[in-house]
This record gives sequence, structure tokens and C-alpha cells, in this order.
Amino acid sequence: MSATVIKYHGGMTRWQPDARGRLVQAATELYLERGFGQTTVAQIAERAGVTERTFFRYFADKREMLFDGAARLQQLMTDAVTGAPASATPLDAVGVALDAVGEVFVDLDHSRTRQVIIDSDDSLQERELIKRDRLATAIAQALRARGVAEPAASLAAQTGIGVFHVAFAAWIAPANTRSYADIARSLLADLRVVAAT
Amino acid sequence: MSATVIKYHGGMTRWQPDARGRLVQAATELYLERGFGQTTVAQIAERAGVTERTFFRYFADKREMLFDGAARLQQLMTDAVTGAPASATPLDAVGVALDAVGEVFVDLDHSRTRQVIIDSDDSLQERELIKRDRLATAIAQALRARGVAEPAASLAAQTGIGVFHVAFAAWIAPANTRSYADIARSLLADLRVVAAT
DNA sequence: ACAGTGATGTCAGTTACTGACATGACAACA
DNA sequence: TGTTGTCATGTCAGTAACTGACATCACTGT
Repeated sequence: MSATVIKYHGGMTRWQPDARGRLVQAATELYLERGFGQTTVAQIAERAGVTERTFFRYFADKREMLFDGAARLQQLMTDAVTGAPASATPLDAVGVALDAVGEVFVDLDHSRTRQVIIDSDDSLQERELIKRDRLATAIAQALRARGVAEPAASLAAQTGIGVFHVAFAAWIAPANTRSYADIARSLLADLRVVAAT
Repeated sequence: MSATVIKYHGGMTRWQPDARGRLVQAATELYLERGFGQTTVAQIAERAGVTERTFFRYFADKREMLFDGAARLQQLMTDAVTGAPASATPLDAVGVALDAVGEVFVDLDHSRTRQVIIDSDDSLQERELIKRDRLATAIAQALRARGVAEPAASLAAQTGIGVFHVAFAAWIAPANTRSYADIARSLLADLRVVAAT
């Protein structure tokens, strides 16, 4: 019901540190134990030793917690597009962006766990999709800044994000043993073939 | 507060007909007047002359009401993919599907109004995106049924939906005078060019 | 007449989320 | 050493989306 009561003695701080980290930890556990939909914010907060109100100070809503890394991903990709060689075609530049995020996708277990949770709930999929969409918009913007005209910029960005998604899914697939970067590169090649026919 | 009280006389029915239609009408008006986020379901229900509970019997949630046509769209597109000539490449088949939905996009004003509402609210954009995603999944499925292997099926479907989205956006753009079918066809051609480089 | 059906109403409850204000350990500074 | 401010958190009251259970009553068929 109420947050953990902490007794202070000399040198003790009023609250345990890293409330945010504890919330993420508690939420992940509960989502796996009982499912996202069956987990209330009150339960998460209780397990983390804070109040519900504190949860909403760290996360805009119950779903947002699972999309912490989105901003960094977007930064990496747009930087890559911007930094691609001037000679690169739009799709080449997108390919560079696809490569650039390889460093983020290293912890396969973590990515799988997270995806299991997301795939189990429609509202989480909605949130994931809007993140992807904003990403595509940002990439289109970066392409335009390189001088790519519309609709080529939007098409290349949309297409690139599509490839990104398929690549990520293939990477976390149960049987897979290839690296993300490997898969992404080969899928982009596949796409060129598909589009050429 | 409570629904319109109806006095019954000879031959009078207990409730006005077409509660669903009245709800759609009332909601659209209110969304335009005060914005989606500032409109409560209670207000919609009151204007439509029913109770809140009735609203939720017709629509799974407040957002779903704006996506009535999604099922029909999906049916049209998957049927088109399935019915495309056996000789058609995956992207050709998707092109047929893009054409097939032309009949749905005729009332430009209606589409614009609807899009204005959706664009004004993040949660509505989320819902729109998941509809698009389910559409892409269904098309990939239809392609697989034609014998298209993965990842070509997913790539063609994703790509096709990307083109669909860009085409739709171009069609409802303020300055546009071209037809949806026209735009969609030319964008698909653009895509082939972009992907070929 | 009578029983069954279907669309609606009523009501009570849960849960996500928000705004306003209180608290108290700590740090900075006088 | 005392004062003052800041910051993370707690407390509390409220709104609004949604759900389940049950009641109502015109209509329909027998």
C-alpha cells in the first residue's frame, strides 16, 4: 500500500538510490511474471519501494518505460545518415544508418526478453510502431538535409526502417546465430533485388 | 447527464435508430470543436442521446471509432494480392493491391477531416500505425500464399505499405489535384528507381 | 397470453494518469 | 552555527477510460 518506510540513522539517506532503476527492474519482473496487462503501476511502485506518483515522475506512462533507448537509436541513425559520404545514394546512406546501430544490438537476451513483453500486448506494439515512425520521419529529414528531394527521401526512409524492422526480428528469432549487422546488410541487398523486379 | 428520455406513444419505438451513426456523428463534431483529447466519452454519448456504456458496446475504445474502415481496406488489399496474375512479381502484386483500394479513397474532404483529427493526437497516430502494420502483415501472408518466400514477402509488403502511406499523404495534401490511383502508381515507379540505386 | 431476445440503461468498481501542496535530508552560504 | 533553498519524494484528491453484472422493456414468434 505505502512505500517502504526507511529509518534514518547517522549517514543514512532518506531514500534508496536509483529509484528509476528499481522501477525498471520491478516492472520487468512483474511483466514477465503476470503479464503487462495484469500488472498495475501500484504493484510496480510497491515492489520498487516508491509510490505510484514517483513512477509517473520518471515515465510519462506505463508503456514508455520499455522504450528508453529510442532517443539514442534515433540519434545514432540520423548522425549516420548525415555523416554518410556525399557520393552515397539515399539508400546507401540509409544502409550506413542500419550499420551504425549495430553497437546497440549486442545483448541478445535482453532484446528477446523485451520483445516477448512487447509482443504480448497490443498497446505496447502501438508504442513501438510510433517510435519506428518517428524514426523514419527523422531519417527522411536527415536525407533532405543531404539534398535528397521528396518523395525519394520519404521512400528511402520508410523502406530503410522496414528493412531495419525485418532485420531486427530475424536477429532475435530463436534459431538465429548471425549478427545483427550481418543480417541487416544482407536484407538490404535482398530488398534491392525485390524492388528491381 | 442521462440519456435523452423518450416518451412512447402508439407505434413509437423505445430508442431512436442508428445509435452507432449518431455516435460517430457526435464524436466527429466534438473532436473538431474541442479536440480529441478534450472530448470525453460522456460528452459524445450525451450528444448522441445514449449512455457511455452504449458507446463502449459499439466501439472497443475511444480511438477505434475512427478506424471503422480498416477491415474493409485490408480485405480489398489482400483479395487483390491473391487475385493478381500468377506471373506478377511480389511488388507487382502489391501494386495491384495499391490500385484496388482506389475506390475507397474518393471522398477527399472526409479523408482530410479524419486525418486532421488523427494528426492532432499521438494516441490516434499510434492506432493508425498498428492498423497499417496489421495490414502489412496480412499482405505478407497473402504473398506467401502465392508462393513468395521470406524475406521477400515481408519486404515487399512493408515496402508496399510504405508507398501506400506516402501516396495517401500526397493525395490529401492541400495543394494536390491528382487522384489517389494516379499518385500511387507513380510513387511505386519512383520506389523502383530509388531502390535501384 | 407468454416466453425469449436484443438493445439499451444503471450502477459499482478498477486503473491510468494529473495537479497541488507538504516534507525533510542535504548543500550552499552567511 | 544558523538560515535558506533545492530536490526527490510523499500525500491526497480528482478525472476519465473502461469493465462486469444485472435490470428493463419493446418487439417477435408461438
